[in-house]
Amino acid sequence: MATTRARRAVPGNKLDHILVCATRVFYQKGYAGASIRDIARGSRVSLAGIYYYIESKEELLYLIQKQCFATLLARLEAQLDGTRREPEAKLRLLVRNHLEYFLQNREAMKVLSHESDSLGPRYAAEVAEIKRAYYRVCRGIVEELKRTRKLKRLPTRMAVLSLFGMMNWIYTWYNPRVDPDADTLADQMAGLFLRGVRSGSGPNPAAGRSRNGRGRPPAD
Amino acid sequence: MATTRARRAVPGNKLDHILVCATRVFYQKGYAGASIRDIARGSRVSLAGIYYYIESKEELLYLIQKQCFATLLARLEAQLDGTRREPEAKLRLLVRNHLEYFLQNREAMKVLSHESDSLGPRYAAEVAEIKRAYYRVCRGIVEELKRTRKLKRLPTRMAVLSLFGMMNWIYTWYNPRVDPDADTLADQMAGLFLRGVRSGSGPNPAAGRSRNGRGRPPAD
DNA sequence: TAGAGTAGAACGAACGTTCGCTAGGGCGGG
DNA sequence: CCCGCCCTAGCGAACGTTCGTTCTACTCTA
Repeated sequence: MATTRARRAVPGNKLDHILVCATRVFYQKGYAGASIRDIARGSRVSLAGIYYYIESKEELLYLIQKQCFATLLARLEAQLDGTRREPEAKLRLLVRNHLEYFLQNREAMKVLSHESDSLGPRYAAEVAEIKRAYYRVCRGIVEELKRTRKLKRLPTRMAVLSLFGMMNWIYTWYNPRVDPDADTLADQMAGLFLRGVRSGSGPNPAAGRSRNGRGRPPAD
Repeated sequence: MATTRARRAVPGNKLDHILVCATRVFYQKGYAGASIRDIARGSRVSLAGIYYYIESKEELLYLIQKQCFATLLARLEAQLDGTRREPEAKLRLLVRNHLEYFLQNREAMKVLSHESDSLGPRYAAEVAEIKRAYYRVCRGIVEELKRTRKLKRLPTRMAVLSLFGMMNWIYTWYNPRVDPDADTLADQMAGLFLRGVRSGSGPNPAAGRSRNGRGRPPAD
C-alpha cells in the first residue's frame, strides 16, 4: 500500500541510488537534521527530481527502514530454514547473521536504530510489524534453549532484549581497524550470551537483595 | 570555559527548569527536530526569555549531557569508593548504579544515547572526556575480573562494550508495567554478564569456524 | 510529437537568533 | 524622603535563512 504510486518505467536503479545516498545523509545528520537539499546534493539529482521518485521525505525514511528490516529478516529465515539443529547453533546463526548484516550496512543500521520513531503512524506500523517478526524468531530460539536445557528461571524477555542490546549497540563503537571481523565478533558475543544464559548458582552466589523475580510477562 | 557567561544572581532554578523541559522536548522530537519554540511553549518561558539563560540551542544540549554524565559518574565513584570488594561485587554495583539512574531519568538517557554526536567539536570533547572516564572505570573492573579469575582469553573490549549495549539499550524497551524494577533487572543482567564472561570451553564447543581471535587492541 | 524525466525558481511556513523595549527593585545624592 | 539611575529579568516582534514541497518549462528519446 502506501507506495501505490505511478513510478513509471524502469525507475529501479535511480530510486535505489537516491535511497543509498539518503541513507548516508541520514546517517551523518539524522533524519530531522538532514534536508532534501542535502540528499539532492549528495545524489546529484535535483531537488525536484527527487520528488519525481518519492512522495515525501517521510516516505524516503520508510523505504529505507522497510527494505533493511525485510532483508535482515529474510536472510535469517533463509539460514534458519530447514536446519534441524540444537538451539545453541541456531542462536549462533542468528548472531552471526545479525552482525554480518549490521557491519556490512553500518550507516543504514544507525538510521534504523536512531529513527525508529520518526515515522508517522501509518508507516511506523508497517515497519514495526517486521521488527516484531524478527523479535519473535529470536524469542523462539531462546525459549527453545530454555526448554531443552531446563533453564526454568531464565527471564526470557530480559535475555532476548539484552542480546539485542549487545548486537545493536555495535554501531556506536565498532572500528574495523581495531575490532575483529563480524564472524569472530559473533562467536565471542554468542558465547558470552550462551554461557550467561546457563542456569545460575554457579558464579552467582552473592547476588545482593533480589526483590521480585517476577518471571516473564506475556508482553510483546 | 564554554559556560563563562554572566548569568547573574540566583539564576539557578529557572535555568534548571528550562533544562528539564528541554530534555523532555528533545526526548520526544530529537535534538534537530525540536525547535526552541517548542521548548519555550513547554517551559512557559518566552522565546527570547530562553536566550537570556543560554547562548544557543547547542549549549542547551551540552548542559543536559554534561550534567547527566557527570552525575552518573559521580554516583558510581561514590559507591565504588572505599569498598574493598571482589570484582564481581564491583561489577554488580556498577550495573545497579547504571540501571537505577537510567530508569529514573529515562528521557534524559534517550537524549544522551541519541544525540551523542549532535554537538560541535568544542562541546563534544568536554562530554566525551566524562564518557571516557566512565568507560575506563568499567574496563578496569572487567580487567580485574579477568586477572583474578584467570580468564586469559576474554576479549575485554568486546565484553565491556557488550555490557554497555545491554544496559543502554534498555531505554528502547523498558516498560514499568511489565518489567521488574531496576535492582532486580540489574541482578539479572549482571548475572548474565558474569556467567557469560566465565572461561569458555563449558557450553561452547561447537563455536563454528573462528578466524582470528585477535585479542584486545589498546584502543580506547 | 508525445511523454518520461529533469531542472530552476518560487511558495508559505518554520527555523535559530537578535533587537529594542519595559517593568520593577535597589541605591546613592540632594 | 524622593528622584534619577542602573541592573536584572523578560517579552514581542522582527531579522535573514532554510525548510519541504510544488509549478512550470525544458530536453531528450522513442
